[in-house]
Amino acid sequence: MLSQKAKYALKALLILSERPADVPVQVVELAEEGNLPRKFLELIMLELKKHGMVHSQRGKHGGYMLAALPSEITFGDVVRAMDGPLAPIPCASLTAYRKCADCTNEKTCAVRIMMRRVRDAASEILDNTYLSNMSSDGVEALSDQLVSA
Amino acid sequence: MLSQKAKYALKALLILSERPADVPVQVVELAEEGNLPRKFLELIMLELKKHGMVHSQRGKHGGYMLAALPSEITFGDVVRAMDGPLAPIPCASLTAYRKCADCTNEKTCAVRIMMRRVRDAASEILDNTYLSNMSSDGVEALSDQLVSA
DNA sequence: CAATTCCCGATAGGATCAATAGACAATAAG
DNA sequence: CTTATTGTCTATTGATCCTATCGGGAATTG
Repeated sequence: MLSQKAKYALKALLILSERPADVPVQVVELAEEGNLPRKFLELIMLELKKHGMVHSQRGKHGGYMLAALPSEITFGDVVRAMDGPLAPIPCASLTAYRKCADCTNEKTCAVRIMMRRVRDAASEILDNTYLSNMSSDGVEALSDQLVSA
Repeated sequence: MLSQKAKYALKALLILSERPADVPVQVVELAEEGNLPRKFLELIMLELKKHGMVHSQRGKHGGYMLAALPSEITFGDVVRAMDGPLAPIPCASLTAYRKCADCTNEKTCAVRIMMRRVRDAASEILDNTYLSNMSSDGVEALSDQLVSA
């Protein structure tokens, strides 16, 4: 499941992607344009900042700016930052592997093998799509995307 | 995330897949062989029965049996029965679509488009792999599987 | 009838999630 | 320098779900 947090984060970052890179956008503005709960979004932006994905400026005319180009930030980056590993089960995760308590022979565990495949498929999609691929300009070129994917 | 429930269900069903189809297997036996919590597994087997995936027999020498051939039950069936839709977000689900409260224009929502792709990829994997593909016999033929997948 | 085994309801602790409130800190503008 | 603005941070809340267990009831076999 994708959390609300991750969904809101993605929406906010996509909004930022369509703005000039050097003009800070306030949380209130992000919340209104994205139809997102303001206070909750504050937390989220803060967390994105801690992950180095956005910069912030305080005081009047302050706000948030992307810390990298929209063509450098993937959906996978954002989802992992907010929700943790893509793998449906820890024993199938690359970035946060953890053994199942109940597992006896991991090498042949069908569940793990299958969930690893699911993880790989999700990664293939999310780690190869950048914010720039999906901003309103980008979405127009979507039919091309779908063919190549 | 795959719940413990779904994981246990899959493990139990895989055990049943390797037994003669007409001999009931008791919950205790499934729990021991699979290293699963017995009481919890009782609930799970019951739920699997309600979903028509297993039959049960009461009384002495009772237990559970698969309601279909291992070559007829997919991982997707089991995961959906236990955890609900595969889609990471309801608005991207085929089987249990629900609109996001905050969404304004669904057609162009990047989050939805991406999550739909993830859903499709997971479905492609889980709905095309059967219990029989992953029972201990099946796992030997795995390298073939991987090539074709 | 007695033993066995599934069936079922209740429940409990814990974790996580979604969201808000309210005070504090930095910055810009006048 | 003062004031308004806006990000920063901590705490807290309610809700929901997850995992798991307990204990007894109902069916079936021998």
